[in-house]
Amino acid sequence: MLYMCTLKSRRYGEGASVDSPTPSEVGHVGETRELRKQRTHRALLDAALELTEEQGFSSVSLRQVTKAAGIVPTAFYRHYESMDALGETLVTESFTSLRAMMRAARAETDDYSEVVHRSAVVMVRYVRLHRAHFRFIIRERSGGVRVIRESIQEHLRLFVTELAADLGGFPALAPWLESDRVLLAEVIVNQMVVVAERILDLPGNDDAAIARAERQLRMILLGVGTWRSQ
Amino acid sequence: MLYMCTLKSRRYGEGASVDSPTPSEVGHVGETRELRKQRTHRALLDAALELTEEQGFSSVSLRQVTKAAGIVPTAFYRHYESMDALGETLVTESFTSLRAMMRAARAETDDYSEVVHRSAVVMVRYVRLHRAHFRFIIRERSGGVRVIRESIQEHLRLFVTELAADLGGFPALAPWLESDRVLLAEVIVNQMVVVAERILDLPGNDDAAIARAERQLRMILLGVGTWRSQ
DNA sequence: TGTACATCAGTGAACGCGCGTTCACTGATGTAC
DNA sequence: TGTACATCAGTGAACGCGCGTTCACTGATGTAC
Repeated sequence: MLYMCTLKSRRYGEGASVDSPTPSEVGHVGETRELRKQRTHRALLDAALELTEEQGFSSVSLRQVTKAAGIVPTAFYRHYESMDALGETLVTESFTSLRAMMRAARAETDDYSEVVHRSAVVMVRYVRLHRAHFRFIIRERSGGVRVIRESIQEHLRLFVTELAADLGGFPALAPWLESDRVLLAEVIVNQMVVVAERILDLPGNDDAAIARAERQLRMILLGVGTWRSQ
Repeated sequence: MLYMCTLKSRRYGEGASVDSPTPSEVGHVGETRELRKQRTHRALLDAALELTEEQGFSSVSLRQVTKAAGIVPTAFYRHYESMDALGETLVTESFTSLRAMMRAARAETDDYSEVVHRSAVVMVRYVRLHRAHFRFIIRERSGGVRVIRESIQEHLRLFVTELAADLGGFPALAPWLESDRVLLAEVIVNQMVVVAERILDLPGNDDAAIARAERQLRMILLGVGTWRSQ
């Protein structure tokens, strides 16, 4: 069996297998069926994320993904009904990363001073940690096929609502109209997305990225003290 | 000859020819060769823009474009070397629309008061006027294939630089560091892109779009008076 | 514990299809005389 | 002005290729007895 696997890996496992071994490349004698399935599942998602680096998800083919994941094209259907279904999973998964970031940022913002600096630091850290997820959201938010695009936009809208609620906790923003907090949250989220994109484009150089993100967020927020919801 | 053209239009001219007739559909006896070529050229660009509505430019095929433009696939090469070359033209053309918008906005901003309102009005007008161009920039700015993506990002950077120079003309911003004006210009351009996207997504309802765009821009700019470049 | 059968992730051949690109061509427009 | 030739936008057949999807299969893992 091991012999077969080695043979297989020559033909199908050449793609995305530099960092992490693909399913067929690992000796997994005695491993449960469930575990192996989960690993292939993971390999498919990772392969799709990696292939989305170069161009949009909609022009990544099922065959490319399975090749990079180390399985035969037809085995794809053991895991997903279609590439659209896989894309939907990537959206969900990517927003899990984004929410984790938001939770981390929130955990540090009891103290109002320095909140901007800390948020920027958290952001840079999380974008680096989940590069592929953030890149996927950034890319497909406007560029993708309709179903994925709309799914991301809806997740982002939800995210804006949550942030708006959070903003209500700050003294300066508490007296605002709820609708104005939502508008501000939109500006912030939108700015975050662009900052995330810049972080991905310029690898390394965290300090510069943090400084810029911070300064721009500060510019946006400076007006907050002056704003009066009419 | 007219007979031949009619035949042709049955087979190739079914695609994007609802609004504007495609080359082969028009009786153009006695028309100059140059004029006819220009029209096909235009038809190719329009077809590509229209097809980019549904999904990314990178998954629009040469054959789809030529079919929608009303010519045979192989005739494509009389106009462009490749789809990449056509994409490059679309970038240039789209930014011509964007610059026209900026010029129009600038022409109206001698008076500092109301500058925000007027900018918002101009923006909504131009986005509606050049729907396809703005949609192309929005879609491909992060979602497209590398060469187009980078081309758009570069155009946007240039655009930011110009806006930053413009901002220097406002009394409140004149004493700022140049680098801070660039940061602010980035925030504004980025916000503009998102507003443009929203305008495209919600057809009609101009007043609501203008009001939102205006209010958000006002939030961003309120801080301007307080900011001191250190 | 050992055996017989069920499950099911992954295989590989095969399919029809749309793709980009080549090539020799057609025939209306353009030009030189 | 009329004729003969050049140009060149558009044609259509043909190609090899990668695509998504079907199907019957294999053989290790899981389970019932």
